[in-house]
Amino acid sequence: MVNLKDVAKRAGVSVSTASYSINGSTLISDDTKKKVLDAAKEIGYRPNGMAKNLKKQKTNIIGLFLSGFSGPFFTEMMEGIQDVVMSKGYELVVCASADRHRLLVESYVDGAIILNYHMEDHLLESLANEKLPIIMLDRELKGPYIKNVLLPNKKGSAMMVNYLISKGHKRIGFIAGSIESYDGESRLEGFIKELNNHNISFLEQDLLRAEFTELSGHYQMSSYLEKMGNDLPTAMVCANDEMALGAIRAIQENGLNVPDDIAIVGFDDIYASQNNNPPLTTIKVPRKQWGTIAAQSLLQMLDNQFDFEPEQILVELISRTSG
Amino acid sequence: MVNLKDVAKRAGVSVSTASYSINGSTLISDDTKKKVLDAAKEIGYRPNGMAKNLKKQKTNIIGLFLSGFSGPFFTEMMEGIQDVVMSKGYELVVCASADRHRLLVESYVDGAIILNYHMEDHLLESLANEKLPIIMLDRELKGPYIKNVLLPNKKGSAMMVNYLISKGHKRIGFIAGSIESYDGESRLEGFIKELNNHNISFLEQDLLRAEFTELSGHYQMSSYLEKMGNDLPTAMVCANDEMALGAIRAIQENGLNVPDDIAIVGFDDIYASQNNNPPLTTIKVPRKQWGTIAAQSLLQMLDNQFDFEPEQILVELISRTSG
DNA sequence: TTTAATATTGAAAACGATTTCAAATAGAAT
DNA sequence: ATTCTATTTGAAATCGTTTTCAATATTAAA
Repeated sequence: MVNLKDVAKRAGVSVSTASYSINGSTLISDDTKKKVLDAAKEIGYRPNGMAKNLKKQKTNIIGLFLSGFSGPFFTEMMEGIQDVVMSKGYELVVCASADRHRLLVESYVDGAIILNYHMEDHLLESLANEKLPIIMLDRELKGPYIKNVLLPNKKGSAMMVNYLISKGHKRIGFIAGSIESYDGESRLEGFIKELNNHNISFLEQDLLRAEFTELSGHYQMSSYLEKMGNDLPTAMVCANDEMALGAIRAIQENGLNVPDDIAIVGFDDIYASQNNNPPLTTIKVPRKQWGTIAAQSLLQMLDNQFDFEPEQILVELISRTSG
Repeated sequence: MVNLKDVAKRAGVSVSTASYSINGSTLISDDTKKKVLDAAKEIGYRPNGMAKNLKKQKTNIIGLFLSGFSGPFFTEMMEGIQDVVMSKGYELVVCASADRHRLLVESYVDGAIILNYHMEDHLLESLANEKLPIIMLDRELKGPYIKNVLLPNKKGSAMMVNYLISKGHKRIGFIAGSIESYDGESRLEGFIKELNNHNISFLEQDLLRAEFTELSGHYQMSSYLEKMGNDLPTAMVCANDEMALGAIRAIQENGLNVPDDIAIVGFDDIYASQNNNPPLTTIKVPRKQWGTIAAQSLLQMLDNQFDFEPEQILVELISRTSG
């Protein structure tokens, strides 16, 4: 491997001069600088990031740590993060893991954005205690180096409940996702709470548990229909769009009509929702903005500003024909 | 920052003993090992990856370098890669960039999978020359440390052409994507070639250029319909499903029927295609398998095996109602 | 010329790990 | 007690940079 020493030797200067030249320091005369740069190009020099980071105690890398890559939901968010991170001279790496991740734990990153329910609170807290700035996207966590950028799930659910009640619905079911999901559970929580605000109590029997996928939504709704016979709610709120789409399919397969027999509404506004038949009424989440705000907040911390609250994310009810 | 020296001091041993203990060497007695591990836990030691990698000249990281995070297409492929990479004790980082990427160039990764038309051939070739194993997903590149894991685009197009001709179509148009895309262009190439094999010559006027998105497909098809009036092909092949979906929407908005007036077929078989109205006839690409084969091939090279050909990827024609 | 000021350069010490090689210790055999 | 072997440990070199500090070369002023 060709290193700085080789470049220096070739250019006939010392290692330090070579380093300065390559990093564009003003200390070095243009002549020597050129000599060094030429030498570097000639022998194909490429700096070693590990050595550089070790010395500088800084990587200029931001990590986005996910629990997995699946789902159409996250790519827009990743784009939002990438835009901001890149514009500030950092690099983004996206990693998935089933628990701790080497890149997070072993000082590969200057800051981290977490959307990974596998990762334990105390790991993240102790990292933050060692001054690693962290943005939490999937739960609330406190700490001097931690900021939360969370979706207004409860507010979204409340909006949806109000909307459905204003349309005359009195018995409303809910298709929840897996219980580990912060977003999913707070959507459920907000839903029940707003129902109660209207003096409607939620029937446990009308709570279905799926796993955020179209398939699981379809499956759970099918068994529910079979189990309940004609004893059905007039509307169901789903914790995300995918499950809503699956539920709609199940209902239609049973010869029932959406929204006439059962209204189905979702959460997220993924791309497929508008083209569905019928188009899905849902809560639109500004995914790219979510990423943008997360990245901005992180970079602000990396700039040694800690006394701020991340910008609020606003959701919007999109009324289509499914509910 | 607490480092190995601190651990050693705390445990009352030398740095080397501490290192051995933590890495589970058999050289160290169980007693001392335990002493060191306890000390490490007590003071919250976390190894420094940069130092480790610098010394070992190895990172155990595989990089996946994309041109961007957008599109529903890649997440499955990423899952395939992740599965294999993780099972072999490596980590995966996913990066997007508009040209070279620091993590690729500055020795952060032991191997790279490239799906990024921004990256220049000669950069990749010179990296490979320095013994960095590379898998190319988006073009053909030769070199001792380079393997190509490419989709059988031409074959897929040919299958589609044959299918359409067998259904009686004689004038078939094509909606291409941006000209930089290897997959897109080879799909077009295979399409034209197979037409010629049937002694049908392709009319330049029936070649539309969009940008792989639903929106661009919709737009290009709309202007095309307006421009051509009644002088239309009876079928159109699209270089991917998104554009096909957009095209269908445009056609329907013009009061025409798919497939009766114009048959539309796609390529990829994305999730939305089966639920479209009408469901889209397309070429199904095994995306996850694509990732799996890529990762396996890369790890094989990292295991110092170079004399092999990556497994072939097979595509399949899915006949639905759109064409 | 000599001196002072400034512009360039180089030697060497970090950064935090791994690993080689030699030394120390313990235990067993004589 | 002495020697030998096997086990366990430690000192120091190394990986490729950056950066401090001191030294040298250059220029301008006296």
